[in-house]
Amino acid sequence: MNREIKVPMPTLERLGTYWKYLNELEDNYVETLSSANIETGTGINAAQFRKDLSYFGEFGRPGIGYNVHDLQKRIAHILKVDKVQPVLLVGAGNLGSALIGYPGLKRFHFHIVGAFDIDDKKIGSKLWDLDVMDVRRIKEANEELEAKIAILTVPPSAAQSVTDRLVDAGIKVILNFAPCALHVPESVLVREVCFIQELTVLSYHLSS
Amino acid sequence: MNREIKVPMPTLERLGTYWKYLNELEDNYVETLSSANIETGTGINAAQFRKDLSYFGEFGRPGIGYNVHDLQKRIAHILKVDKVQPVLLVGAGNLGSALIGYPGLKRFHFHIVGAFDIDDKKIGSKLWDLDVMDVRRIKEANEELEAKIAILTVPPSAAQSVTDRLVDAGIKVILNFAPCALHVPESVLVREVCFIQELTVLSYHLSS
DNA sequence: TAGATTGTTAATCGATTAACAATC
DNA sequence: TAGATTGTTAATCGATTAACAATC
Repeated sequence: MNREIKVPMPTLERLGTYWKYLNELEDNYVETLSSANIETGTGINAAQFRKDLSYFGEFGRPGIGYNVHDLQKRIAHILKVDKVQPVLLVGAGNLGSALIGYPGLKRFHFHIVGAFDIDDKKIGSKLWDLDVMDVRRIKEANEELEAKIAILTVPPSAAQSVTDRLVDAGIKVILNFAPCALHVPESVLVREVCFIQELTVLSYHLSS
Repeated sequence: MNREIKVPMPTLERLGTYWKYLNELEDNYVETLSSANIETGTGINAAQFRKDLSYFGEFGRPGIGYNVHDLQKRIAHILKVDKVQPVLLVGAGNLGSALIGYPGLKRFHFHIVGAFDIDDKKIGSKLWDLDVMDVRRIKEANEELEAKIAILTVPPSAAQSVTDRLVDAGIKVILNFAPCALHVPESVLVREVCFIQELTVLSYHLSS
């Protein structure tokens, strides 16, 4: 393991793919796999897989391969998903509601522990098993919840002011579904999810 | 313009960013911009922007810059979003419902014109202004709707069989929200949206 | 004309893949 | 031992950025 060299972003993204695939194999009682199996199962080049792992140490045995369970656990540890990760969700609209109900999140250790909105009509209501709280109380609430991850599903007009609150409440990384750029301190990381952009790339590839 | 050379995927993704930004500028009555303005507004390097455009021809005037409206129109044309793009949505659950209600889609010319589900309880019901139809009738329905783009928001267990139907119905590109790989003919393009993967990348960056 | 900014070439940078000695 | 497969180095490939002649 070499903590000096920073890990390329594509490697981190593939790590998630490997991890999901390993979980699947574990569910099917597969015990061992080789980098060639990874290539067949995920489409990612075998050498790429070995190179990706090499940023973090040694994981396999020459001539044998990798133990599925051990590898899954070690990748989970690298990605910090070996324990439950508490997540705040801001914006209790349709998309926010859909995300809270999305079963994949819990399965992969992301637990939404607090839901927030600015709309008085929504504050106090239930969203699945969560009480929707007032955005103005994010900081207060997060003193107890101690989440470092937030998901943002508010309209763009509200996004920046909510972001400022999240940063103030100790949130370190944000998954942003609002179609707008967010200003955050250097220490905070934002990833954008943009449906429009995905659709335009697809649309480009239409032949006519 | 050189149609021989294939356009890099990162260029296509950035084209979407430029387009959204140009729409915003147009809304604010900005008439002209330079590649340096693009860098300030989107964070994308000015040389990168010019290089990206160069795959498709000449767009600006040396010493002057680009006309916002013209550039917006020409990029829209390249991305095939200069006219309304009809889109099918399969999976009338929470996420599907949220996407239909998402105002950004219509604003950027993606109109969801048909919603489908396999659940008898949902078929025939209204989702916003759309009637939920039977997945078994996708082909029939699309003879009229003539969509080439589909959004998939079904559980992973149903994803492949629905995909086969979509391909059969003439769909050419699919935005897949189901957490599983889809098998499609070479001529069909799929893009995956995976929340889990986004969250694991973020989670990795948490310091402790 | 002088200043600004393009489109494009060349240089740099980084990521992917192939090859292979080491090892089980 | 012979066969399989790793971890890592070196080669390849492709994308980003800098530089600049052309042009308004």
